[in-house]
Amino acid sequence: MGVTIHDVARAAGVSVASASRALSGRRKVTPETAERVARAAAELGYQPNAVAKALRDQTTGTIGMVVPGIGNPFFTTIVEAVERELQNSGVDLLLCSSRYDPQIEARRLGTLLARRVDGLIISPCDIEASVPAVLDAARRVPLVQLDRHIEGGAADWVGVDDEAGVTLAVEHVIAGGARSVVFAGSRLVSSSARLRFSGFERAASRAGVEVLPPLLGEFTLEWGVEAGRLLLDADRLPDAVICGNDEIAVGLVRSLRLGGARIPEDVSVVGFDDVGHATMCDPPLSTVRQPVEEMAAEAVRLLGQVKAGDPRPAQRIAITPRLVVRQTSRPPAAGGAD
Amino acid sequence: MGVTIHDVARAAGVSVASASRALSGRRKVTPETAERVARAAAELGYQPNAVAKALRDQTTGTIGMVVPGIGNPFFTTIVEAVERELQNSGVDLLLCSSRYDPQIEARRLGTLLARRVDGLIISPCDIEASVPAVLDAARRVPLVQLDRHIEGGAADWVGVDDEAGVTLAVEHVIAGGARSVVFAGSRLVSSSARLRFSGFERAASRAGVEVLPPLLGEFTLEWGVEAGRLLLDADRLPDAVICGNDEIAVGLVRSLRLGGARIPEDVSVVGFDDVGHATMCDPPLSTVRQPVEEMAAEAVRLLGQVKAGDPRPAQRIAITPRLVVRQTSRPPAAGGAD
DNA sequence: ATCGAGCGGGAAATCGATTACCCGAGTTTC
DNA sequence: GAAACTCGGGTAATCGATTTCCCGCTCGAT
Repeated sequence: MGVTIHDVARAAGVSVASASRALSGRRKVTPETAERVARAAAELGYQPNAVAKALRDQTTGTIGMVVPGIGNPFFTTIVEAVERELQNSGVDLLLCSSRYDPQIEARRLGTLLARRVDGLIISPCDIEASVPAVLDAARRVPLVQLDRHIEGGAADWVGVDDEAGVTLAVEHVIAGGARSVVFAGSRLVSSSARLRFSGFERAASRAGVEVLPPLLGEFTLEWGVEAGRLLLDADRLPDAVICGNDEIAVGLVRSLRLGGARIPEDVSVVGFDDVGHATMCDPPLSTVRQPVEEMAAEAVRLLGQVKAGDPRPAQRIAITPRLVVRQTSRPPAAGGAD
Repeated sequence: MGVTIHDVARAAGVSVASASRALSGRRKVTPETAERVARAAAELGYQPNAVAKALRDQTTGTIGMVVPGIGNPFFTTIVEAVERELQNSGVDLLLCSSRYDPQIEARRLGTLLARRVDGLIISPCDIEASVPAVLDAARRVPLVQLDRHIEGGAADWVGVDDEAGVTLAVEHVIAGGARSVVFAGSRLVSSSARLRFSGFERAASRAGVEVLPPLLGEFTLEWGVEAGRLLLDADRLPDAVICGNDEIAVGLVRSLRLGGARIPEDVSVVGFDDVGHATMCDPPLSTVRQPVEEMAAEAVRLLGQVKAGDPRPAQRIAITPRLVVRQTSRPPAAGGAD
């Protein structure tokens, strides 16, 4: 089923070396041979075997990407951004999902390494459990972490400054008059979850407002709905809820409204990410925007510089996010400082 | 950077043949050699080179999957289902997005073929423009179309019976009392778009109800919102809207309600797919459920049977969907036939 | 004692593309 | 006119794992 370069060479009446040279153009051949080889290749429908080329060249022209889940719009957005970034470089992306499971993640990394990818971009699902597999992979090929990262700072990373982002959100709701705040996020299993939560705690305590016990579940719409119910069940509602991502925020807004709360009059809600349906939410969601394109571009750029097992200290590139104020949060109080 | 089987063999003091046999277990070796090879492999951190293995074996242990877009929850759901279906079979999935562009799709197919995937699962983005690339690929490797398909019926396919599904939806809203209906779907560029629309027209005209001009745009939430606005701008609202997928339906429900229409009292809305946020919609969406797990399983099974360039007539497996009635459609009129 | 079977191991071919190396013919240079 | 050089082309090595083919040894049967 495979037309090889030998077939092409035979059909053109030249050696495989000439055929290869004619097709790749990496050494001159006479116009005549070029012509005959080209014709033979076209007639036979020759398509070079990338596997053989990869073995010989010791490079596959692929990079692997591992994300926790492709059901989450944030990750699909970032995957698409990386794909766009790569599309004219001749490199193909091999995309894998770890389904939020460090074991599956390790297996995926293993098969990507076995397939000799030239580099890896990974958003490790677990800040602790992902450590060995990620460090091991980083020892073998250039590796850049994107968005999430493992603890310890031993591998290069590109992402958003989570703490700065959450701080923007907290200061914004406080400027809008909030006196009691709560954080609705995910269990502290990923770096994003941890940093957004710790950023929240720090900013809120610095501002001196009342901090209610956090609601930590999953980065999903369902958990947002659940969290909203939990808030409604309590004695009183907080003035503001800072959410770990937009999906939680959308679910939360929905269930709070269903419970009779007015958004933003009774409760301000701020999300994180600004991808997917934040603008289509009702009302449109105030949120912290992740500069996804920029992050993807930076990750690809950095990947080009990283060498496997490089003893040089790892780089950590934290891009500062921007707050996008829409209609789920009260604007700064009139006459306020800003 | 690569430990090869030669290194392992040398460290164990045996030939590469013995090392290979010890590691694969495909021929007996003495317990002693087995032990020494295993130890040497472990100590050196040997990981077989899948590229070399693929070249030698003439099989890569991968299958390629090409979908129009990973931003659409229906496709991510079906990708996840295929992944689950494959996870214990030892084959890896190489996932690509065509971004709804037949040119990108053809390029992706080309590189997957160059990488010598053992099979292909594809949801062709365009019913016409995708034809040459899909047929060409089907000539080289086993190929199964999943969900969408090209015209002409020349390549195997597994999917849902779109016409039957839409018919269920139309009959349901009519049983609920609808006398005027409209279809809000996507432009007729894919098989799904065409069949759902034609199924709608047939079912509606057979039932003898009034059929308003269709609204054809994209399979997106945004288009659903826009379609809702268009309906509101007209003289009067239809009794029911059948949507091409759930995203359109969710957007449509939202904008109709924003315009003051009550769902389902004033307008019944039915979606298609039943993935993603249909249950989380407000109110929960009535929709036609695609049996995604079953489709994925069937596709993988069929792929195992298909041979490249098989002259045998292509199979078309259409699974009949089920209507899931939730709260965006009026229930059958009391005293009705059912 | 001999023949054959069975067993474990090694050398080398194989997969397909690329390229280092070599060769012969033609051209330039002193 | 001979040495040096250029140019196009061919042969064979290379990448790493697997497997075919062959060899030598042992054991059992006759």
